[in-house]
Amino acid sequence: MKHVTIKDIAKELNLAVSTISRAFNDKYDIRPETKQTILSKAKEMGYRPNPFAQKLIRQRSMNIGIVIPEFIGSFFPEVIIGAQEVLFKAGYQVLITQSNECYKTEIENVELLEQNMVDGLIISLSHQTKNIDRYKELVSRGTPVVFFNRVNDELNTSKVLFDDYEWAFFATEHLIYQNYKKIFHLTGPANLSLTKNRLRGFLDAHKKHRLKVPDSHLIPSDFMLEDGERAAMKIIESENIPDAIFAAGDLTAIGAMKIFKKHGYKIPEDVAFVGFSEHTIAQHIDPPLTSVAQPTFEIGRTAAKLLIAQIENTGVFVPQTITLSGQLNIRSSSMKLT
Amino acid sequence: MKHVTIKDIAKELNLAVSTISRAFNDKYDIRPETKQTILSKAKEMGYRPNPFAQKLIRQRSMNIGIVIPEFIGSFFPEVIIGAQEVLFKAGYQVLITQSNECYKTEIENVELLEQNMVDGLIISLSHQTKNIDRYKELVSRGTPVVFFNRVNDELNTSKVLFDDYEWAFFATEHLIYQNYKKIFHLTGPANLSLTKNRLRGFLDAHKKHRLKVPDSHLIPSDFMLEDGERAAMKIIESENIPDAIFAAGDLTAIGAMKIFKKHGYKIPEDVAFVGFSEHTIAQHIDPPLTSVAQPTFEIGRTAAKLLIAQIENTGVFVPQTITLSGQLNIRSSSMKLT
DNA sequence: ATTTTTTTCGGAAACGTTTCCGAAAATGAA
DNA sequence: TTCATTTTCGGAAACGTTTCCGAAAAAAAT
Repeated sequence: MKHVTIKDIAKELNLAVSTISRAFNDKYDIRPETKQTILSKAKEMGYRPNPFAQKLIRQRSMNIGIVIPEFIGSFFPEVIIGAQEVLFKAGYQVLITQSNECYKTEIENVELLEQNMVDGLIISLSHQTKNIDRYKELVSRGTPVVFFNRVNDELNTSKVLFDDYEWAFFATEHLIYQNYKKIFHLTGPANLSLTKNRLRGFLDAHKKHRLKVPDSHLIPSDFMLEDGERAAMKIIESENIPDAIFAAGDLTAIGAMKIFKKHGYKIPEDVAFVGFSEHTIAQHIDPPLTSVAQPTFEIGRTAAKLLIAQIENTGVFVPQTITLSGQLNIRSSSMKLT
Repeated sequence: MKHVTIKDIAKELNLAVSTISRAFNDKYDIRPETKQTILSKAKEMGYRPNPFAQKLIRQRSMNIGIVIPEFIGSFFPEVIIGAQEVLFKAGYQVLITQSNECYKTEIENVELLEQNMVDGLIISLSHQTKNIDRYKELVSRGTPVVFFNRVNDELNTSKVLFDDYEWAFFATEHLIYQNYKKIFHLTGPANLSLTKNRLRGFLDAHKKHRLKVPDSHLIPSDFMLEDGERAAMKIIESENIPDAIFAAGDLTAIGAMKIFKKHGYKIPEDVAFVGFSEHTIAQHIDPPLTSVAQPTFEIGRTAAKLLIAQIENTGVFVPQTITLSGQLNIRSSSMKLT
């Protein structure tokens, strides 16, 4: 399929290709009348610049890569929507990759994006990612990178975080104020900073209220629905039943709720639940799940802004960490009926 | 950031750039020893070809665009995963765009992808899309396109469909066999073929069983949860209460269920529900929703194969429509308790 | 009228890669 | 040994666009 080139326009108008180029690129050294003639003819001929020729000569791809761990729920898609909003406005194209919660795929995605000579990357780690050597190398090479949410503290880059600690603290307090006496925490994957922060918030809320947390109240889990199911089974089999559960993720909570219900427990009468990260389905399950909501779109927008700032920085770049806040959406799953 | 080019390798090895290029491209006219030397040196120097120079000279982008209506649920992400599997294997890059269920955004996405000189497009229409002139123009220009699921019959392209008719028929029969007497249908958006097919399946199942469907049993709706909520409110306010509801989408069903429950109706005792398109949350709500499951990953794979076939076709291309089948996942929401 | 300055254009080179074709060297056949 | 064939390499041109710089014409200043 033959595309119209600026050579075709030049020939049609008996002008040099450099004149055509000047018309398109708002140069000072072209007569307004000539420019208008060129723009009209180009439109008439259906001209569209060849992006590859432009990227080649400009030495800049204007591509941004996004690497997310999965995109089946709404969290990551919403972050992407926020990021794209900012990036499109700044003239970037966005190459989206997802890692199926798999480290190997994640590294392949990064490699693919580098092959596309992306100007920068926005990344959230899969829960499998423990080895960050590849990222260290990337950063030391000067590639602009912003991590969000699932980050690793050893990477000296800009980061967009959510105040996991604070909101885990508030969520736990909410349960304590509801007079729940035996609150369990289903944790996230141990390698992520956010798991530690959510756990710390949980523990510190107890400490503030002079409550003790026995080790048996901390159940290692993960973010998927099946992980919540498994944790719930473990609890039920232990016969050490809590009156409330704070889960590190909404899907974890939903999975656990399902199992408790299946075993005859009533929610929240027998076991109350609070989740984290406000999955779209939280309000639609029965009973609706209390959940900490993260500002997904804002996370995306912020990450994009930090990345652009890094790409366009001409001096010494200083990584920045921005921590966003959220809200606790209190619903039936955690309301003590007195 | 300075990238290594083949000129750098040529200089290092005292060879011509055409020799370096021949080494990388498996040409017959290079001595194996020379080739090995070049490949080793390239690796040692961290050489990576410039994709834009390649795309420019090859006159081929190896980019495929995907346009989906939204990506907050799991349906479209799963289709994408299936498509990417096939496309990556064939050496293509995939540019994903989503339209926020908005026609204007959809057209902007198509435009953006054309600017990127995509070799072809995989598209599912937003529910707002009524005017298909832009697509007709695209097709008449010879751009390879495959539509899936949400299609318009006037577009003479390859399509990947799901047998909406058949499965709407079976889903409705399932309700009839459960001895539901007053079955309502919450329809999808009128402009889509699939809405008509699902409706036809619904009607024909009644016809087979010599049951009449009064017009009042057909409630216009759409695919979003809020649409289901609205339809449910309308039904409740009409005081013409069905004993079963077949909804054109899972989210529609879930939204409607929520409202009926809120108004004191029991599911499925008072009103049973069947959804369509197997959203990930279907099995996790209470009660779990009976739903027609589509083979999402397979839809993506099939669409990708059809597109590649069209792109690589050297003769007269004949559009193909492939219709995939599914299954009915029967769960508690539709089981009559006798 | 002459000189200086400004405007506007064209041509050449660049970007990194691929391909084509000719040339030289090596190998095989007469 | 000479002639024919094969192998392997290098140089030039191409892809479509952008930028730089010089030249010519027009406008302004002297």
